[in-house]
Amino acid sequence: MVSTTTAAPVPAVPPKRSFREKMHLAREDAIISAVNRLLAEKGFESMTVDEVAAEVGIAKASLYKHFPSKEDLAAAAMVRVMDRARAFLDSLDVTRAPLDLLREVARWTMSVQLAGEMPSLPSENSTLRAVLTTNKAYVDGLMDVSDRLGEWITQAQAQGGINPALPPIAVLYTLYARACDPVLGFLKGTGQFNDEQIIDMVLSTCFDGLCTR
Amino acid sequence: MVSTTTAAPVPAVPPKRSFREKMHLAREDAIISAVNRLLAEKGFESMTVDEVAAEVGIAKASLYKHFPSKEDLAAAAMVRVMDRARAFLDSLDVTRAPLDLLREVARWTMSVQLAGEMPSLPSENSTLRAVLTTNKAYVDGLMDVSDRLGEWITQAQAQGGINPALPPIAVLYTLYARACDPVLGFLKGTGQFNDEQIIDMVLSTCFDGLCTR
DNA sequence: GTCTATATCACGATAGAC
DNA sequence: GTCTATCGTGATATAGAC
Repeated sequence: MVSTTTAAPVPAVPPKRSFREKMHLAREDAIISAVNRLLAEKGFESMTVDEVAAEVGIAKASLYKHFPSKEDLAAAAMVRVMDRARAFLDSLDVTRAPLDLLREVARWTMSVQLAGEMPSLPSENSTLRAVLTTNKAYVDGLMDVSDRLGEWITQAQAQGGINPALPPIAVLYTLYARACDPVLGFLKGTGQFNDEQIIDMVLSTCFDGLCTR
Repeated sequence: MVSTTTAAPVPAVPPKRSFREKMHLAREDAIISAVNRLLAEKGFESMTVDEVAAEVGIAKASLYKHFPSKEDLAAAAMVRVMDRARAFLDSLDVTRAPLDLLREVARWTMSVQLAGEMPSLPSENSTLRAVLTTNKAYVDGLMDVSDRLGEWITQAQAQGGINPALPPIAVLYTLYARACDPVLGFLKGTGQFNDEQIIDMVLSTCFDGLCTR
């Protein structure tokens, strides 16, 4: 019999429950990844729960043990992308000019879309909106991002970088709209430009406009 | 018995067939109007053929005597809006500066969307794209509009009005994208602006950019 | 060409065994 | 929690009488 003193160190907390918890989270993470990808590729209405289950490799009924509805699946994907956005904001050097920060945010948003990782939801679907607006994680994340961008927008307007004649809310929505700008896909479809060129062009039209400077 | 000489003048061509033809076209016109409105309100996937039939006031089976599929209904609505666009282009004073003409086109496009008359289609639906790309009236209309706008774009770039560093195709797509710009609806949803203010703001960001001039 | 009635099917969601 | 099998619903499209 082996002495108990040779046993590997045992954590004070039994690992079994923690392990199952990790597996549970990993499974949900795989689900959200599939949902995110399918939402980016086909949109909410065209995405089917069967496709999600097939991509994850589990049965559809198992999906519903994790998320109670298709709307909640989409909401989870939106929470994740919102978390990604907040992490990106955290990574920025806030000593830079607010206008540069906003430009980087737009660039990041468009790169996520071009990478096929930006979920796209219809803005008119009522049941989806109901789930989203009652999802605290999503609403909190959206407000956090909006507050931080709003701060930079007003600072950039005060410094003369952003047109002060524009209401800040209009600037904010214009930046948000880059996440679903169809121009990116159109330009990609021509096959004439690579992703970096596309982003640079749309960044140019977004911040400098179509007219000659 | 009344003399035949007192009869009302009779057209050389019997009107009966022409009348039925007019009724037929009027009915199809009503169908397309309903489709156009519903496409603008709910989008292609959420619009149901039952709704279209109900709004027109006819049975669903009658709809399918006029249009063979839901996709063809949407295509007909796209053809009509394309015809409206071409009529608007015809109405413009072509002696004006090309940049002004392009601005007017963007303004018209956004006003149509704000009026709830701009049908919105998904760009990824394959069956819909198949019907659209085989619809000669639609393809011809789209090419005609693109050609005319493309001419003005290159002229405006030659004259220094539009940034010559931008590929004309990027400028064209940026203008097209105003037809489905979600910023219009977002700003309208705030309740803080009227339609004219919204259009002016988005026109400003589109042509002059977010940055201060 | 218009109608009523129905075929057909895809999809979201659930039941129940393990 | 995962599975197989199924339900219920709503949608496109069609049959067939008039």
